[in-house]
Amino acid sequence: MEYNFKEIEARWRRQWAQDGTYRVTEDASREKYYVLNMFPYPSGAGLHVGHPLGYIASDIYARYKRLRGYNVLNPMGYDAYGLPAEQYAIQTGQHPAVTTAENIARYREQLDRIGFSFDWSREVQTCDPGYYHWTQWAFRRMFLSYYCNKCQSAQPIEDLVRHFEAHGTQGVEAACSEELSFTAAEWEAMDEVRKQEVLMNYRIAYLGETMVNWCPQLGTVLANDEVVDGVSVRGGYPVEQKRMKQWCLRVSAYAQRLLDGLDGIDWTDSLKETQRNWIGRSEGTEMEFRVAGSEERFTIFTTRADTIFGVTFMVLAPESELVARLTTPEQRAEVEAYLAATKKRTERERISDRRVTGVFSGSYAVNPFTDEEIPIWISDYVLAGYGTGAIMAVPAHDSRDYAFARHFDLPVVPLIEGCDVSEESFDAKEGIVCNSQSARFSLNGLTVQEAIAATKRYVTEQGLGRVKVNYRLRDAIFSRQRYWGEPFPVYYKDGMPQMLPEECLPLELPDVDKFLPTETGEPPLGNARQWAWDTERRSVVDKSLVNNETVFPLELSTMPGFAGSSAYYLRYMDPHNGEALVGREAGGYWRSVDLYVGGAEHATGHLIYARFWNKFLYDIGVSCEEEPFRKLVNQGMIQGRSNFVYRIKDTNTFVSLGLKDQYDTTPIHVDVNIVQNDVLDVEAFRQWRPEYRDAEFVLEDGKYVCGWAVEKMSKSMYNVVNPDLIIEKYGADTLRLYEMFLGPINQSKPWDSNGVDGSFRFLRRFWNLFFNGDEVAVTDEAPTRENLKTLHKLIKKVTEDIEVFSYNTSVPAFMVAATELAQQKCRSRAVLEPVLVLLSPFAPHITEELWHKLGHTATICDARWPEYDEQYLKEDTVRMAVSFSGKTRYTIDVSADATDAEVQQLALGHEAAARYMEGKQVVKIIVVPKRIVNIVLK
RNA sequence: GCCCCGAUGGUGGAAUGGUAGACACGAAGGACUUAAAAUCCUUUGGCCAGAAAUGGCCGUGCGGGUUCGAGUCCCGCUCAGGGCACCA
Repeated sequence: MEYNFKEIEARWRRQWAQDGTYRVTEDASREKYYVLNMFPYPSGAGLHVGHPLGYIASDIYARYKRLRGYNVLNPMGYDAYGLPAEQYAIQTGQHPAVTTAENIARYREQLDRIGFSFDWSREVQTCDPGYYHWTQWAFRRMFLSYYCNKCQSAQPIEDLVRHFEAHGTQGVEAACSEELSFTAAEWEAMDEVRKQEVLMNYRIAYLGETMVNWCPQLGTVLANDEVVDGVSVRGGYPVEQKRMKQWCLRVSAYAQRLLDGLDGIDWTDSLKETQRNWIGRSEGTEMEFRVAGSEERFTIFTTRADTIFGVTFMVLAPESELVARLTTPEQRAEVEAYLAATKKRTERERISDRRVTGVFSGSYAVNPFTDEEIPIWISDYVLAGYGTGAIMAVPAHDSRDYAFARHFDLPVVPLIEGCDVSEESFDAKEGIVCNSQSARFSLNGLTVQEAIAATKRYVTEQGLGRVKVNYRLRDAIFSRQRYWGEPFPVYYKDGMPQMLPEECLPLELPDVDKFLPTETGEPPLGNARQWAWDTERRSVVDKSLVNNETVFPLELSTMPGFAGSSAYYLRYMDPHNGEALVGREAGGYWRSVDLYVGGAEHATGHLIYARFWNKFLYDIGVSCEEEPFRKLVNQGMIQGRSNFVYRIKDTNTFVSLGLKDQYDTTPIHVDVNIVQNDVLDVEAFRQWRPEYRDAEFVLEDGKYVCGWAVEKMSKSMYNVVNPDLIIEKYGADTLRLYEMFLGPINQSKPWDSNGVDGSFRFLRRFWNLFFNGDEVAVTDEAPTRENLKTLHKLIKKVTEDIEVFSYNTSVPAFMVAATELAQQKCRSRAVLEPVLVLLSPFAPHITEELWHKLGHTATICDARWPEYDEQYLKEDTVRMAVSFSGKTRYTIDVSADATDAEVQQLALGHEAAARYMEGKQVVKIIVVPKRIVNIVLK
């Protein structure tokens, strides 16, 4: 019988949808398993073959777990807010909601064709008010919370207010933007606006004036992870530093917990490492320096407190407020000129052009260990946002300080015995300290590590400073001056932001006709004339107000892309709940994601924000687990495999790959869809573009052979492969199998359509195992031992592979087994049925069809995963090496069930042979584990 | 500069410390066919010997080491990929 994949796949697609086969509900009697894919942003281009890779891998795992008896949650949805839809709207005037809906419909169609076991009844879209209700809700709660460093958790802001009322800042240990100090009486004396300003310093979601990445072309600010090499990730537009008032999330408060949490989760080392780098914990010392001849003092941060005796100058960041305080009148003009010059340089210029620049402030600091006076400089190599914005410079042991010292001819004092600093600094934290002695304190003779510890102790004891941990992780900037995103649930009263009451949520995104930011720099939401501020909502707010006529302005920015993707995994657990983000029961059952599959490019974006967001929700009792994603698998990128034709210069003649070196040619990208096995379809090429209509070809062996290269899959390189075409030609099961077969799931690898036939041929061979002509030829006859051996080998291999996601080696195992069973002419139901179940996660349509042909009425997804039996897996013999005098001399085959004693007996029998070969006497025979006979001669 | 990961045929890639190269692609040869496509079969790491069956030697980026035995473990290089980067 013919393997008619089109008919089979269409039938089962319909049937599964009709029966709701993949719907799941909470079921306390069964163990849960939560499989999640990073949900896609539905772009206009549709899916290419790279997108489903991770989905197929997770679908296989989900189906496997289900066959193992787990209650599996495997949802899907769309990350629907974002810049591309909006950029498209600006260009074409099409409303982003319209294009997004169109794109989603197309994605859904493509996804449906691949045969995923998604429970679509739980679909979420981040742009749906029913969904972003809870994004706004979480933001609101962050605004109403502060982070308590003592209990390491988010707490209600009212608790902090009560503390201020009773004790002022005395005893407050809260994460904040800047350290404040006031008494209870001072707090009471503040007016309402001032109090709000103070609280803003502590809120987890706060309005802060900070240096931001401003992208003029996109008309919005961007988060650090959205900027690479000084340009925007989306679009590649230049980004500059600008001081702006923006909504921020106090992610930095969670830095230590984000770091600690990594130890308990099953992610790849490289991804954890990336997050550790991004969090950038560094343990060091804060030291206070006096300014000579003045009352001024300032604090620096260093990880090399041991180098205090080598400090030859101090440096302040240009943006530091210390600059104004420490600049002497004589130096004022020069310093101001320098500040003006640095301000003009963009981030990008600073990165690409690392000139040493700086200016002397005129002041001197006093070294607290030696009382020596050292000049204070200002330079842009010191960052305002890290540490205290001021450093002590030790040119002998820091390459940046070294470069600065050499440029401005400042002294270099080496502190490590035997180090040479004539050409470069000695940065390594190793060696024996020297030159480090004053009347009060000495580090000479210690190792660097000992010296760091000793200095820390001394600094703390003498009150010169304190041990301090710094993090590189910055607070996330949370406003975007764009239209297509979640509105903030915020209105302004007396210039201070207020949260809308909970019952006013969701605050819906209004319709506007212009998506561009307005000329005055106002966000596009300014274009919405009577935005959502309906009477019903206003009346809730107004109750507490004297004047009911007041119309409060609403926040006009929208939230960034990561807002909607930060808690979607929780919403899937209970997507239709109108009362809560996730209900107690559903949340308590599904708890957290057991397996998360997605790209590693989200390491410093989504995966940090989602962990932060979840930890906050955990603190306020919404999420049941502190870490949202227990295990994470990164699927590698699928790269494109581009094809080239070679045009002879200044002609319309194209020469085949093998002959191109005889001519002067230019390689030109050619659409991979008109090339098969690197052979060009010349007619299709002539049709492809008008300028090639009259193309001539120089062939080899009657064929035009194209060159190839692995590149990013992109439209401009004509190497995009659409899964629809593969499905059309071979079916979804072949696509699934081939994508898994392509290589290890976590590795980047090029897509190569050439091999798809191989997977298709396997499925057809597999199909034929079940038929004799048009008759189903499966019998109840007892399987032979050989059949069972093939079966159990397969069960073991596939089970183990699935557990570690080595699907690429499972596929060959199926191919080998199918070949063996065909050779054995196996027709036994007892063998073929388990094989069907094993294959069903990989190729759900064909196996479902055969399962029903074998007389089952229930779906194959409800079958049971077979267990293997060791007795069929034993090899008959084991090869043993007989070695003596340090060399393996020969091997013997021993029955596999021989005991170690029997093996030893056998080994004794080799004594004579050994003696003969060596002409010496055997003194010892050792049987080592692994069944190696080791005869030692003397 | 720092951190992480990797290097195996013409290609993608297999190998709990135990017969390296599974499986697939590609290639070559053959069968079927008027022909083509499709399908099926055989060969396919290199070198050497042999008429053949077959046998021998060399082979997992480079150099050492551990081990009876190393693609796998350890040390040192080389190269490629990814992350972070004036973070004091």
